[in-house]
Amino acid sequence: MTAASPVPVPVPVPPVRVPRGEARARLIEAARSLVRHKGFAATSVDELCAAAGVTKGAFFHHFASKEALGVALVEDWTQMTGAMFAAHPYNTLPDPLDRVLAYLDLRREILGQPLAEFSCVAGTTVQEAYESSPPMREAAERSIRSGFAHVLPHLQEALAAQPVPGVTAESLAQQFQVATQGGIILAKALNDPAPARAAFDHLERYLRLLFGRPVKR
Amino acid sequence: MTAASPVPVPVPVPPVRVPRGEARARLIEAARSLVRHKGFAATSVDELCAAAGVTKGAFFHHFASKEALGVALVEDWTQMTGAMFAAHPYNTLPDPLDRVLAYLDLRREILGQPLAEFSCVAGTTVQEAYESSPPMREAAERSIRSGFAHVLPHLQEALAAQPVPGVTAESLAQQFQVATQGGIILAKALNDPAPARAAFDHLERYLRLLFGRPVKR
DNA sequence: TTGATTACATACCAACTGGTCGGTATTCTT
DNA sequence: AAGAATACCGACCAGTTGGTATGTAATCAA
Repeated sequence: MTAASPVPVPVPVPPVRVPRGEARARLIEAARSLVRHKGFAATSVDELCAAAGVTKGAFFHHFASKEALGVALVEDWTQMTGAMFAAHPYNTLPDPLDRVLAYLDLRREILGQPLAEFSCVAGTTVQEAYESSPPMREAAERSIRSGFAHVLPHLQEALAAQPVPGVTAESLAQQFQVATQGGIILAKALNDPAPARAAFDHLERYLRLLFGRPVKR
Repeated sequence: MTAASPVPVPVPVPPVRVPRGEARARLIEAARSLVRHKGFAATSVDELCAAAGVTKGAFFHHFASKEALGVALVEDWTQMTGAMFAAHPYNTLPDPLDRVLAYLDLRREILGQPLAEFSCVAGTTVQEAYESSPPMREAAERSIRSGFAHVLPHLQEALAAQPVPGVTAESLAQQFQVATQGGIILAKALNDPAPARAAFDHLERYLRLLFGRPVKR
């Protein structure tokens, strides 16, 4: 595929010369884009360097190996997404279930972007590396778990106020990631974000049924 | 990773000499295993040939390129899974919703196998190839769509007998694939099949709520 | 100011990559 | 029986792979 690949991946062109101190960040940025477009294994170190506007010397100065870059990429992803969701106003709504539903609105909004842009770095890399690279798998695990946290406290609060027999906040939070990751795969396969959106719609309906909220439509 | 990969992938050892006429099938078989363990891009043609007990000459006699093998692999996967589900007794239950629930039981059973064994070939490859290889993406689309068919007729029948406002059989069938694919990713990331099982549990509860069936627990 | 440390750049390398090509043994067709 | 087609082998190749070794300019601590 590397040789035959007919579809070039568009990467933001870096400046002619990257300022000192920015190489590491630019490499991770380039990796984020390339990995989302073509996966980890299919992305070469040379490609990464070219996209980041940096030489190989810089790469291996900052990362002991390609695998180490992968770990750093996923860790950066965890922090990035964590900061994004933490900063969002949905967290400030008074009712916990409203917060969860607003979170779903936000997720659906994100699906308005191009496919690669809402693709999940952790989900993509873990498919390739769950067995072949324990360090990357562990980084992906931390990332996915941090994703639980975006809804877990709200679900706990909602369930504390209104328990649902047989349903835990933890497994419900997991289900948000299931819908996210599964939706992305369907969107990629069908080349259409609609199934990803529908996944969140069904999850919302499920929550409304569980908590006795009126179901839309 | 190719060089540094510390975890060798176990592949069933082929006989010393593969009988004439079996090369193609053995290559696809080897690809199924290797791709599930390490992904498509990370699996080399040499590796494929070694695992299949076949030379490169045989490989490129049967497949024009590595990409062509990928397409054939996904197509074989579609047929294989299609035959497996079609042959299963869950299809013969009188009530359509019972058939759907029995399908979920079957899916949960499959999760008793090792991680790589319940990993989905279409879901894995489409993550890597959705942009870089249109032919593979299209093969994956056919595979995923054929997955819809395992529950779609039953859902249509169930909804015909008992309509649920705002819910179509098509989008509900999609949700089965969302749960499957999302569950697999969570299982890989957390290195535990439990979240995949939980995904089907939640889907079952959702269905029971939609159709007014008693919810377990 | 100076010496050490950091942050790169450049050239290079052995191993591997997907793929080609000429050949041979088996099977099919007539 | 003979010719054609199929299935496969094995050596070879140019390009790419992740990674290294060496050098140098900027920054920092003293």
